[in-house]
Amino acid sequence: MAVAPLYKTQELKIYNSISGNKEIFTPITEGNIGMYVCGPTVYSNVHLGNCRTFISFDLIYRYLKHLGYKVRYVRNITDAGHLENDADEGEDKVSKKARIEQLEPMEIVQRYTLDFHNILTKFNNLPPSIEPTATGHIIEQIEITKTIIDNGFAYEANGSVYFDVKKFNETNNYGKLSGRNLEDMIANTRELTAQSDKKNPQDFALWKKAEPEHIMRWPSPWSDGFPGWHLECTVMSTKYLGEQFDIHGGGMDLKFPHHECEIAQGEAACGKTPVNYWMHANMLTLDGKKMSKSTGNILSPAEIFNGESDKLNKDFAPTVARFFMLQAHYRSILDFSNDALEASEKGFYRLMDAIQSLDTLKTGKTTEGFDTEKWIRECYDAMNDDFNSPILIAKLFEAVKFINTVKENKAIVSTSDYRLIRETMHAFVFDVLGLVNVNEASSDISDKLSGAVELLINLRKEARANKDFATSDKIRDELQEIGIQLKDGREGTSFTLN
RNA sequence: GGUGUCGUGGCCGAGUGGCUAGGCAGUGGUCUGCAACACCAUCUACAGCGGUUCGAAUCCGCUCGACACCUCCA
Repeated sequence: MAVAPLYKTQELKIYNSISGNKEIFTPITEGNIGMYVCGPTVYSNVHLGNCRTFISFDLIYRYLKHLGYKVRYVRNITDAGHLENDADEGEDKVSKKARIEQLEPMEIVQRYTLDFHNILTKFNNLPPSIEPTATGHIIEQIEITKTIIDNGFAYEANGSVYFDVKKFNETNNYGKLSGRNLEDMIANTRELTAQSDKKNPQDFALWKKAEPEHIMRWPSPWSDGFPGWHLECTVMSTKYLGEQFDIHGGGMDLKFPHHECEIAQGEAACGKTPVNYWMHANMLTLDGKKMSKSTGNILSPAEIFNGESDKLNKDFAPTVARFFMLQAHYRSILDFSNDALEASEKGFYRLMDAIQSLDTLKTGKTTEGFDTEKWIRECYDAMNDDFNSPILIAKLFEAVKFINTVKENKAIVSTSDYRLIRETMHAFVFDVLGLVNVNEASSDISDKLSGAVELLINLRKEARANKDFATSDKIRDELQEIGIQLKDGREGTSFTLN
């Protein structure tokens, strides 16, 4: 926060999915931001693709906070209402899993919510300000359904309530986010499956009557049933952020129909459009295809961390996987592969080594070979341009190069520039990108390990002084084997953990 | 079929009408007892074909290819 205002040379621009342009960001209330991101449906373990979306929005959340905004970040847990498909015979996902595993639905919800939190914590995601659940907001969902009916945009049929898309489209624009037009959609839809209660196939459920075997059910004026999937996000976002709020995010695949329906519901209920800036994070692919639960084209975070997958040659630290993802822009498709991850890992350690070098860097009277102010400005310019983390990282590597050059006594940095560089590097690497220095496990064990390695370094130094290179190489090579890399420099030998 | 996105060097991945992206890998050097690390130098590009322009990888058109959404998925 100390650095930001000085170098906030240009305004923050955000790509708004609804306009298709980068727009200068202006919050509704100066200094404050309300941000809602669609969370997971907790019926199975999170996969890496899920994680990418949440890491993308974690970056955004972190940067907005870094700029000094007070951000209220709401991300829901979908624990009811998410159907297998939109047809009338669709089964609730949580409910289905509960039936298959013979557990209470809430046991399923609890298990996978814990897994979700656990994995995101490993990726060093900050928790949202509020994490509401669909089942915790049934009453609000019933209330908003009543309002939408009263406003004439929904109808009851056989105990279920549907949103009347055609009616809505007479006064509003259904399709403005996804760039569709209702007439085309109607023209391109196949015949309704036999006994549907909907007036039009595009209509979506606000409330569904529960079949007798359906275990997740709540009373309502229309039937014992459960809320429609799209409704929970409308309810929870507007409840905690207001009828209009700044940013709504989610995965690209939620754009239609989910977010389109949210706009319709918000406008139908409140008479105004709910969101100013729509942001969509792109997909993570595996072998060029979208990672997806339904097709089984999946790599789990656990597999990354333990390396137990035929897609991987080795295991990777969560922060390395995070760094890999941040090297691509959040709106670009990113293809996952072992080779790409290995390349990122090496770069990541180079970055971390330079940050460690920074702690012991010697400073001089002037700075030569580096324009500190320009560099800082460019870092902010990168992030202000729709959160361009790949460019930011490229800039950080420019500083890495300079730091290493100074370390080799081939360049000079002034004390004041040194402080600025160090502060900026730490701010961006740890606060904004949310990376973790795995070299720097600050525990007792680490202190003891340092002591032991220092001892070996001294023994090796003696051996080298005596030209006993067999011993010195043995020490170096065997430490290397267990992941401790010795580095001979001008000022003596140091080590890093790999 | 409809809608949209994309195709960048060995790999990953930014950018964009004229100026080095960056990382990884390769090659040549400096450093080193030898290495590793680091630094310096250096090599492979913008799918194809047309058009606009003084100039396009960047704009326009066509072709080919890939992907996404239109059914649940972040």
